[in-house]
Amino acid sequence: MRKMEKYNPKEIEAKWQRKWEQEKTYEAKNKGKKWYSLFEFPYPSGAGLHTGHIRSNTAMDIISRKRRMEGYEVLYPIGWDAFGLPTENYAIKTGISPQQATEENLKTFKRQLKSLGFSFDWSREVNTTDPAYYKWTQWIFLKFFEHGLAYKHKTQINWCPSCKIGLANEEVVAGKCERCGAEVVKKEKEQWMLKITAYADKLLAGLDELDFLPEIKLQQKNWIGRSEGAEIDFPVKDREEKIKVFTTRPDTLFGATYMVLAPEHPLLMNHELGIGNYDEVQEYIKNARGKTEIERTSDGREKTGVELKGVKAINPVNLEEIPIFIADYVLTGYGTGAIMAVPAHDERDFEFAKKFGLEIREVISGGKEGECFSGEGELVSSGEFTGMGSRDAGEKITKSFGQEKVQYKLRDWVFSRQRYWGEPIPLVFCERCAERIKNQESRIKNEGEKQNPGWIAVPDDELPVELPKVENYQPRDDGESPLASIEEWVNVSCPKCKAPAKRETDTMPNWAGSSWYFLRYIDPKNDEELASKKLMKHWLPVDWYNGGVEHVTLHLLYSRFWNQFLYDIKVVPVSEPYKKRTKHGMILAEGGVKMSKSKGNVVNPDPIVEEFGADSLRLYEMFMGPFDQALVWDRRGIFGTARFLERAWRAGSEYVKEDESKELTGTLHKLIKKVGEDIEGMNFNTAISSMMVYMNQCLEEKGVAKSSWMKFLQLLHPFAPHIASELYEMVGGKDIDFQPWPEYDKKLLVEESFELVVQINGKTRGTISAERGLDQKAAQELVRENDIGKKWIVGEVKKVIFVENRLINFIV
RNA sequence: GCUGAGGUGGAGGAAUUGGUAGACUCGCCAGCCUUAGGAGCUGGUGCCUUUAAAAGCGUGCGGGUUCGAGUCCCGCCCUCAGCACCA
Repeated sequence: MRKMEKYNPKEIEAKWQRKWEQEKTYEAKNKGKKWYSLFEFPYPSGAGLHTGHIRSNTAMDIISRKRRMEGYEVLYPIGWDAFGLPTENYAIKTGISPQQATEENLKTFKRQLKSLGFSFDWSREVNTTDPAYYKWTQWIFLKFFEHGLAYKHKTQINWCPSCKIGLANEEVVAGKCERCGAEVVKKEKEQWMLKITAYADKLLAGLDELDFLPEIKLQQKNWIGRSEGAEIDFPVKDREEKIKVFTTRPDTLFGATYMVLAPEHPLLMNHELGIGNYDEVQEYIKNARGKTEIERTSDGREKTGVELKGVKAINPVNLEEIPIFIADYVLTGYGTGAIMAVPAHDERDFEFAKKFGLEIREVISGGKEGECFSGEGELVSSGEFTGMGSRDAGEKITKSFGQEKVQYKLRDWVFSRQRYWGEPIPLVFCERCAERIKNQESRIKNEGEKQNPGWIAVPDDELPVELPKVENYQPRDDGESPLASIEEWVNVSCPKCKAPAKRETDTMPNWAGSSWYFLRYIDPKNDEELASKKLMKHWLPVDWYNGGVEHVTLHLLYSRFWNQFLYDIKVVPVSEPYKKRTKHGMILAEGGVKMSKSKGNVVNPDPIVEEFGADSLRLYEMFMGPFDQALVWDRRGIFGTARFLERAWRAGSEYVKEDESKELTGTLHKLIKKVGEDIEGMNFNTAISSMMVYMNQCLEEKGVAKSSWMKFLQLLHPFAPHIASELYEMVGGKDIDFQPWPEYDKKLLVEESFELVVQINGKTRGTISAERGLDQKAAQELVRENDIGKKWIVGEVKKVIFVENRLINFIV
């Protein structure tokens, strides 16, 4: 054994990282018993890596390293989700190209990640902004198009009239442009949409068999928001028009005493309708446009609305005339953009009706006087349906006055961005083909070309449509992407008929590249397919995917959607991409606020690695608290894990002997069980605290047997791989990365004695040391002989509660 | 507002799932050591009364079930995350 000097993380971490790189220790071979670990690949921002990034990486590194020790061939890849707004905004500000900025950011991220000793397979690195990658993002989009799942649709975007740019919701702060402070307006824009709603049921059903955390499943389920109900037409009095509503409670139709339209409802554009207070209505519509959906639906504020004067609707069930309102708490995006209001049985309608003095008519019994009752019950004052139950009546009323309808909260995905830094949408618009397609619709095979006349797919062999270099990243005055100004790029000849045509100048959202990256890791250099079928069959599905809570709805749903679609068109072999999904909590800056470059509170791991080493940092990241919870960064916390490793170093240098105490062996076997189970349950914090307990005991006893010590190092290795490798080598071990994961001996887990808790009337009065397996009679005697019993058992014992190997409770 | 998660010492948190609340770590206090450092070692540290022994109180608030509740039930309050063009 070598006589050791002080623990020097800098030296040993460099040594092992060099070795792993040279020996390609973690490159995944495409054979054997596979395991695929995945975490959400980072966006390489200009601020560099922060301590929050490392959490997910470390957790999945621990799992990946454990799996290798369990004999799996592990794929643990890394890549970059590099398209996005911040880089583009940086380009607009500085003139530095997004390509160049990304390259520089990547360099920093790579150096930082490498310094932490993650067992990534660096040979499979992917980058969403690499044309060789986004060629396939474009290819997948064209498949959606070809199958009729991409369509043009008019939507509203946030528009800053001063910057002349479309804004993301995030860039709109309190209705104003984040950068210049100007009032943001809504602007109509034709955009590409992806029909994710066509997959709503599949996305819902797919969840059943997946091992996702229950709250993640629930979030996805609620986001999809399937509800069954009815569509019912309300005629407008003395006119042809009808107002269609969706309701989940057709049983309350008799209680509908007014209607409410969303401010965007198409009926309101009809000048012939005879709205008496047209100007007032228009004013209200204008105001509503300035508000976000969250503002509009917040219950905190007073309900607002305007009655349409001179227009009435007819309740089809009793032919009563009822007033029509517009109010911004009704949204266009959900249902039909109009509701029948049943104030007696809907909270929000109730509030609105009280404010406007509208009739509140009870039609379901069970409510209290003067309150709204939204439960189900027996119908009252409902004509022939009176006396029926809600369910039964709902079905019958639907049959007579409407039709059944399934409604989702989920909306189609707006897929266009008027920005430069994204994948170009690989379509061209050809006037001549537009005419041609309208005339011979039946003969067009490509559904996208049929549904969107004039839009022609760029042929596969011309992919990728590369982002051209531009001089100026400033958007144009008309709101189009800077790409629209590059005439030689925009003007092409139609791939179908060779007539002059124009490229689509919108780009894809950042979500596009991240919706399928896990497929590309499998076969990152393939030029013929997005990945080889054989390799996908080998590696899919991803066995364990961890990511942030904030991605549990959008990204996770989008990528499941893409994968399900690719499965349906027989490109990928499994319908669900992720077998298991967990989440990590965010790390907050000191003071409990989000880390952000603008606040200047981003904690950079570099100086921490420099001073304490990667192993101490990794341990602290995992030790801080429960993995799925948001935690506040505390720089002093690192002292604790650094001291722990120093103690381990001392134990390894001084106390490794031939023998050890029976107690220490027992602690080790409990530790093996605990660490193994805690890793699987992502309870990394308690795994580490148990290792600390073990280490404290080793130091107290000043002696640990070599065989035990080596097992301990194997347990430590996934968490702190550098020091574990070094200490393992110090005692003559080799290849700790691939040693079998230690097993525990059940017999060594149970101790011979335990502390019997003595309670009197449920209050703990003391403990008595006793042998395991002690029965109630013996325990009772033991207590009576003991001082505790003598002191506290006074009077008659009415009852004794006994829990084996734990406690005895006397009721006196 | 809707959806999801949470609330335990000075701080981060632990608690075999209904059985000794506060493991482990930070911090703090006292002592030792020292070539004075944010190193190491020993002991202490929930609150309150107390020299001590001992007792009482204690897991956001109010109620309930139970021999026994941080854990289960009912009602309330507060914090964080997401809300569809941030990633």
